[in-house]
Amino acid sequence: MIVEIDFNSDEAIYIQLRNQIVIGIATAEIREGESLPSVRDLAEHIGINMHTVNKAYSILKQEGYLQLDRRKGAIIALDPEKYDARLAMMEDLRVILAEGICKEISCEEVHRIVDLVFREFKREV
Amino acid sequence: MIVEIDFNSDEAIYIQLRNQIVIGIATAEIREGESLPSVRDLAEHIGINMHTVNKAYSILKQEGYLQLDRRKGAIIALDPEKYDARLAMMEDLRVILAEGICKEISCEEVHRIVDLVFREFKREV
DNA sequence: GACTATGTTATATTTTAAGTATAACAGCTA
DNA sequence: TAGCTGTTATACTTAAAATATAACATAGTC
Repeated sequence: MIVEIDFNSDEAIYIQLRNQIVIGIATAEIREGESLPSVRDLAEHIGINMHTVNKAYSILKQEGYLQLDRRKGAIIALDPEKYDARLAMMEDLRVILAEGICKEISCEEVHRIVDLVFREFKREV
Repeated sequence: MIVEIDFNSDEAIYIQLRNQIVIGIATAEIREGESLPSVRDLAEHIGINMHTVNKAYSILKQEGYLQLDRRKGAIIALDPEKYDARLAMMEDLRVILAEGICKEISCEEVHRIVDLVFREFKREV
C-alpha cells in the first residue's frame, strides 16, 4: 500500500494518513489480519515524526479499524460495532449534499457518483 | 436562520459558519437575492470577532455562494459554474464511503441515507 | 455637509493545534 | 542481552486560528 502525503495540503498529516489507511482497508489493499508498518518505520519512510504516525494509528484504533499490540505492531482488526456509523455518515453527508444542492447536483447524480466510487473501491474483491 | 457555533468543536469557527450557511441555502432557509447580516452584526450576535465572519463570507464568495457589495452587504447569489462541483463531491465522498465500507454499510444503505438527507433539505421548497 | 453603514485591508497580538525532537518505559522475540 | 514493538512524557518550534484596533473607500440617509 502506497502512502502519499501532500505537505501543502490544508489537511493535517495525521488526518491524511488516517484517511488513506481507511481507503486502503475499504479497497482491500490491506486486509483484516494484515499488519501496518511500525510507527517508526512508516515515519521514517514518509519522512515525518514518529508521533504523527502514532496519532493516526491511535485514532484508527479508537475508531475500530486497528488493534495495536505492543509486541506485534498494528494489525487491521475491524470492529463495525464501535459506534453508530450510519449516524456518523449522515452527519458527514449533510454538508456535502448541501453543497451539491447549491451547485444544482440532483439526487440522481449523487446516486450515480456513489455507485461510481463503490465500484472503484470494490473492483478487486 | 439560526447559527449555532460549537466552541468545543475541532472544526474552525469560520468553517462551521461557512457550512451552516451552505446548508441554510440548500434548505432554502435563505434564498437567492436575500442578504446575510453584516459581518459586524453577525460577529456581535455570535460573540466572535469580525474577521472570523469576514473569512467565512470571503470563502463563500470565492466558492460562488455570495456576492459581497461594499454598500449593500452580503447577498446570496449562486454561481453553479464556479468550479467542477461533481469532481469535488466525488473527492469528498471517497473518504466517507471508504469509512462506510469498513463499517459494513452497503451501497444500498448509502443510497437510502442520501435520499433521507435530500428529503430533509428539500422539504419546504 | 455630516453621519452612518457596508465590505475591505493592514498590522499586531494571543491562543491553540500540529509537528518535531529526545528520551525513557514495558513487554515480547530471537 | 539485544532488538523490536506500542506507549508515555516533556519541551520546543511552527503554523493556523482567532482576537483586537484601526483605518480606508464607497454608498445611502438625514
